[in-house]
Amino acid sequence: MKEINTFSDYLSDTTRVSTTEREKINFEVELIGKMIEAREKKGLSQRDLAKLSGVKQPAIARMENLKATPQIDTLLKILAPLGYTLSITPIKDTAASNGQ
Amino acid sequence: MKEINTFSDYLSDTTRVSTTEREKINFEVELIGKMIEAREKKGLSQRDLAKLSGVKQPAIARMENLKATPQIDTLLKILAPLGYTLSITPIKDTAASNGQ
DNA sequence: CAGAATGATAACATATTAGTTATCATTCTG
DNA sequence: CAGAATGATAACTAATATGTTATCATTCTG
Repeated sequence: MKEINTFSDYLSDTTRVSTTEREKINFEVELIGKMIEAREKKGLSQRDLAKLSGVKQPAIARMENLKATPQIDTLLKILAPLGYTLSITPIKDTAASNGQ
Repeated sequence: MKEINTFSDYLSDTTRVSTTEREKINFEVELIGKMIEAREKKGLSQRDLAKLSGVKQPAIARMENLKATPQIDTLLKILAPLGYTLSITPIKDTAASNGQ
């Protein structure tokens, strides 16, 4: 049985994870990636973003390190000063996902 | 001073609400609208969707009535069987929003 | 009408996020 | 080097979402 320590391990462990779960993970990875990228592109520190968004620095750090799954209002508060928001979109029906 | 009882009142009260806050509200209204519409279009009851998503019926009801702001994982669990997911998108820079 | 299905909600327990405060190691910067 | 800035994290509290179970009024449906 493989040990799961890193987030990379977690992603690799496809046996246990449902497509819904994997979709959630993909979304979070994509989201956090964009979030960090946008923050750094703007030259903002976590503390800067904390002031702009009203979300505290430790909470931002937790999110960036995938230690917490945010609530959507918290997410939107952080995304807004970075120039992003969320949208609801249809799931792309790829060959891989039409099974379950 | 206007009383604020309904969600409609809340939306009308533009004086007190920041653009970030309003964006959050708009998103939630749009989201919940799509969620309800998609559920009904599929002929699913809240209990059906509960079984499909793994989120309990009372939690779905709370969300549909805007009594709770969901966490993103809960949201994705519910959206998935409805054929939707979330995307991160740039904020449209409208004339109304470029002030603050 | 009788019973099933449905949405809403109450009440409480549990889980998780976010706030708060502080600190630490490391990296910038003068 | 000395100090500031930064990201990470610990420890705890407060706030909130979700689970759980049950019930109720209302609407379907036979």
